[in-house]
This record gives sequence, structure tokens and C-alpha cells, in this order.
Amino acid sequence: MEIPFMALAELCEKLEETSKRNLMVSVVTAFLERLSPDEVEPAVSMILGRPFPRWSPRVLDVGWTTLTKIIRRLTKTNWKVFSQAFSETGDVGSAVKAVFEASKPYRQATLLEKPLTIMEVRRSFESIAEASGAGSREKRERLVEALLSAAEPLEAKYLVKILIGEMRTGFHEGLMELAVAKAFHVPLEDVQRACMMLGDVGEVAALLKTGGKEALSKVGFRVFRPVRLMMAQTAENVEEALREHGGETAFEYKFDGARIQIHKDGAAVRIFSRRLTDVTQSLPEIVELVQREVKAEKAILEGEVIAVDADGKPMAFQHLMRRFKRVRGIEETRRRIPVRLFLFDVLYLNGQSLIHEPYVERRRILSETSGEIPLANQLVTRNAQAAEQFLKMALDEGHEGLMAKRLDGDYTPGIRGKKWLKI
DNA sequence: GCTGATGCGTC
DNA sequence: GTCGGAC
DNA sequence: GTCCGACGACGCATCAGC
Repeated sequence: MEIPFMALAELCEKLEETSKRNLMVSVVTAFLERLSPDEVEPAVSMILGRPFPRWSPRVLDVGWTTLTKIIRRLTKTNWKVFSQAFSETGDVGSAVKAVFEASKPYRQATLLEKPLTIMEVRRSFESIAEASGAGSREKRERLVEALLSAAEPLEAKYLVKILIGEMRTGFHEGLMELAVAKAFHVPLEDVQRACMMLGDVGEVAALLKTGGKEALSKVGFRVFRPVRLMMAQTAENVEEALREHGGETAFEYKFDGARIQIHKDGAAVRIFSRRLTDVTQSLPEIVELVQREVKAEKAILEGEVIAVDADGKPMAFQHLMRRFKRVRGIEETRRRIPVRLFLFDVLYLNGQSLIHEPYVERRRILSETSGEIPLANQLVTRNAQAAEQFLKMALDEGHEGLMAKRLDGDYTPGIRGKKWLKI
């Protein structure tokens, strides 16, 4: 028996009404326990306001403008109700609920249909994401319209929130990890660790549902499955960075480019962007470079690509952007806007996770693995003046500034902490 | 073919 | 990427 | 301290409409 989408909508409604975290976690825990294996990942994604898992390349391509048109059509003359509800609540979902309630009579025919289920909603999202080619815009609209017209007002509220990515229930990913740990009776740390590796809490939950604890303990890095990035906080100046890192730290050039995660398995190489989308196609020379230089069978590396001019000097970020989403004319743009790669971290090497190794050790391993690929210029020092000078050098060479990396810092995927500071 | 609207993704 | 707010 | 949402500039792809 498939769980109705209404149950998920009611759950979200409860989450929205409270700000008590323990309460939120316990209602979600109870909900997760009711789901069948197939429903777990879709439900977890939807509760977090996402139509698909985080790493999925699928996108709905439905924005606010498109949705507005559809809702107008579905609710006919009651548009004023929407505007008023929207200005009162400031919440698109609530306004949609109000207008759906007001226009029930117009939508009578649909009330006889069977209730929507979570799985049907997921399948509908898949169809919407798949639409492409001539006529796809209209097809997408029709699919969204069909989905919404099968929905009760409360369901419509949350469908719309998921469609445009504005869940705002206050139930974020960290709390979901807690709920998953409770629902499947495993330690929170194990769930967090698996989420780092798989990049998506929904997938972790699904894994627990089908394979239990054992499956969870087997989770490790998988080449070609991108890992969430470690992020930096800001520091005012080099002194603050030194102080924060206990007197001594590693400064690295911070480049005005795009951060990439490089996965290699034999001759196969794939490149992922910051948001973990696959950008391999846009950067053919990086693929070749990695194939040629990286001295490892399997590896997950991190670096920054920047655009350079004919003399190899850094160009403004906009030039790099012209390479990124490009599908056509890649070869020509490749000649016009060359890119360079600077590596700065290694997370995984030949079957071994390195994220618990300290920064200095990872950097050492990286230097032994990277062949002729340059690493980000580095200065390990406890001297503020030397650091200042290094910063000036970076800026003079046209780069953005410096990063400061704690020498004994491990790699914490998805976390923005003080182990890395940008200056 | 060209142009505008729309959505997405980078920083 | 930045900022400010909520907890 | 940590998380989230709102914000902005820029460039590209895709489709619709001419």
C-alpha cells in the first residue's frame, strides 16, 4: 500500500507549525518508519524540499513564472485570493493552498480521483524532468497542471514548495540525519559519515531500510560519486588566521576560478562542480591532463580551474564562465579561453579514504600523486609578515587572495568550519 | 535564422 | 560569492 | 557556531514565436 502524498503534506505542515527541534525530529522519525523501501529516498528528498536526491542531474526546469501561469489556469478567477494570501503570509505555498481552497468548485471533477501517492509524485517529477525538445515547454506545463489538479489544497501547497524549491519548514538536513539515525536505530555518527560519502541523506536512509546496519558500515568512497565539499569561513587578515590556527598555518593562493572535484578510475575521469554537477564535457583538457599526470589508479582530487590568457596570466572569472555550461563550440572556446588547473587536496587514493588524515599529510600525498600538475602555491609559516608578503604576491599575480588551512585539520565534507579560512 | 523569455548554475 | 536572521 | 534563506551579476542553453 503506497503512502499517500497527503501524509507527507500533513507532516510538513506539522514541521512548519513548530520550531521545537526534538518534536520535529520525532514526527519525522515516526513517518520514516512507515515507509516502504522504495518510498524512503523520495520522501526524504521531498521533506527537505527537493524533487530528487541532491546529486541527481535531473532538474524540473519549472520556475515561478511558469507555475504562476498554471495556477492561474487551474483556479480561474480566484487570482485575487492568491495575491492577497501571498501578501499576508509571504509564503507561496500558503497562497496556493488558499487559492485552491477558494476554487474547489471549479475543480470538482478531480475530486473523484484516487489520492496522490508519494511514488506517483516522484514519477510525475521524473516525467517533468525528462521533457525536452520541441513542444517540451507545453508538455512540462501540462504535466505540472495534471499533478496539481490531482492535488488537494494542502498537497498543492507542498507540491508547489517542492517545485520551486522553497520548503521553509525549518527542518533542515542536519535534523533529517538525526531522524534517520533514530528511525533505523543506528548511531548518528554512522549516518553522518555515510552522508558524507554518498552525498545524500535520502540515499543513506534508503540504504538503511533495505540493508540495515551492515550496509551502512560498508559505505565508503565511490569513484564517480561526488563528495560534498569542505568550505571555508572568512578571516579579516593573516593575523587572525594565524591566531585561529594556533600560531602556525598553511597559506595557499586562492584563485578566482571554479572549484572542481576530479574522480579518476583507470583511464576514466569525471569532473564535478561545486554543486556536484558533472562538468566533464566542459573541460576536456583537464581530463587529458589528469589521465596523463595523475599517478594513481583511483583517486578523488580537488582543485581550482582558472581561465588564463595567451601569456598564461589569470583572466577574470567571467571568461571562465563562458566555458562552463557550454555544450556547443567547446573546441573553439577551448582555444580562445585556455584553462589551468591547480590542485589543492586529495580525499581518496587507491581504495583508501584520506579525509581523516591531517592537511599536511594529504598535501604530501597529493604532491606525490599529481605529476606535473601544479599544486596551489603554499607557504607554511608562523610569521605574519611573511604571510602578508605572500598575500601581496598572490594579488600581484592577479589572484584573489589566500586561504589558510589548519595544519592538523581533517577534511570535513559539507561543513563550513574554521579549519579553512579565506582572507 | 533571429530574438526574447525562462531557468539554471557559477562566484 | 555576500549578507543577516533564527536557534 | 551553524544553518538557512534572500540577494546580485553574469553567461549559457533551450524553447517559443516571429
